[in-house]
Amino acid sequence: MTPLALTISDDTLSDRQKDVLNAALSLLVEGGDGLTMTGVARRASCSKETLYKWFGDRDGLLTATVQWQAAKVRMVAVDRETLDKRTLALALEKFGRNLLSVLAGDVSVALNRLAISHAGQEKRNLGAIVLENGRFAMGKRLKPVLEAGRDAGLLSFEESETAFRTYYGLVVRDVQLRLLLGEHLELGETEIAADVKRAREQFFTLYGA
Amino acid sequence: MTPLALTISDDTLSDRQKDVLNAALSLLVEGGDGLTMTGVARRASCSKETLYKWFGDRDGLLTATVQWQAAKVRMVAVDRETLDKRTLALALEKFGRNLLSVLAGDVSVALNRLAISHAGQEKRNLGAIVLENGRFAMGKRLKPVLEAGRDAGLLSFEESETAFRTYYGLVVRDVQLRLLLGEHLELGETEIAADVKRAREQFFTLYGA
DNA sequence: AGCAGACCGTACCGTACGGTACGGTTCGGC
DNA sequence: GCCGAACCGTACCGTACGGTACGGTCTGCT
Repeated sequence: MTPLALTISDDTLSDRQKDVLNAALSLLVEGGDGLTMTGVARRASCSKETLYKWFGDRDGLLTATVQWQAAKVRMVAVDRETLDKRTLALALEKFGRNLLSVLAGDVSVALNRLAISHAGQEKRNLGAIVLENGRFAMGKRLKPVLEAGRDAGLLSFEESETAFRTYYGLVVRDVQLRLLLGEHLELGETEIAADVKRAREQFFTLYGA
Repeated sequence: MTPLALTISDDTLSDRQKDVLNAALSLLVEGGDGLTMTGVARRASCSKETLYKWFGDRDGLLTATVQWQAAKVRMVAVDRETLDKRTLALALEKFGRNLLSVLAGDVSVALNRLAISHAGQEKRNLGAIVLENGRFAMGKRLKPVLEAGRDAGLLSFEESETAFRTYYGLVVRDVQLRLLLGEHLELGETEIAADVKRAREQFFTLYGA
């Protein structure tokens, strides 16, 4: 078994390997330290030798873990049929609530912390992976909805990228940074729903046709 | 010399100590690793023993460095005399440009990366310091301006906190996260000015009276 | 039964780094 | 000139952790 392919998808991995990556993920969430090769081996009840055979080195394991988690988050498509203002608003709010609840989750915070730490050590790959599967994936997911809204005469903007970034800013604001910096921010269902509703209304004020 | 007081202000430190902290800061900016006690001692041409006498331990040095940098960023007051729509717009844009250029600077990125890394290791203090002197200081700085704008009948909002967070979101959007994750984002004077102008216009659309 | 490969567990190595100890030098006070 | 405090430079210690080696076990194949 060579040290694993360049990209990791669900079926690139054996069940045992998924166990290992889930172990690494759980250790990561429990606190940035603790994620040592010995720790992962113990948690997954496997030998360090196997770890190195499968993942090459520590960075390989980390990369695989991040990709593995990214692969878990599958997008929910939004059908652009029968788009009126109300369904567009619902789609935007659903997207926003999902975005905020993911961002506020333990796993997202831990993963972003790890990737950010590595970005400060000329190991740019983890950050790129997180960006690609986080922020950029979100853009690819929402922009078709925005463009559908424009085609239906409900929204007005030049570039969907700019419109998306505005919506992103209105929804996320300073929340992610504060969470990453360790602030214990209470974000229940109701707060999230209220914040997203406000953001959506503001977005309509700015970009409504 | 006891291991330094709890809070660090400009005159708590001797010039030699400031040299040491600047050395630590430069090492930090040059790459998250490299910031070792030996490295700081060598860069500052001092002995490790002195480092430990002054700052207690590595965390003490890091904390002092972060506080020292925070103390450097002094706020520019905005006079709320003769406030009309144009001067308010100018004040908001000046604030926004400053915010974005600081956030995009090497020092801010490095400091936030450090604090975020530590937040993932139950060392919450660095994150708290960065939050206090970054995000929260910005709020304390801008909210009086917003309230002055409301008093002058130019703006309309319930809570200045919410209004501030909206402006923050409109200005920063995903920029800080992308920088922290290692994306090489070109942010020149002109892009910043244009982004902030757009954000300010959007803010007036949302909160203009 | 015998063999090969995958894997577990553990012991081990090398190194990097936090922290300490100590001799040597500079400098201010007397 | 003498003393002590502060400090530099370097050597040193302990430990944690990445990475390797190796013996033992299980499984599947012939």
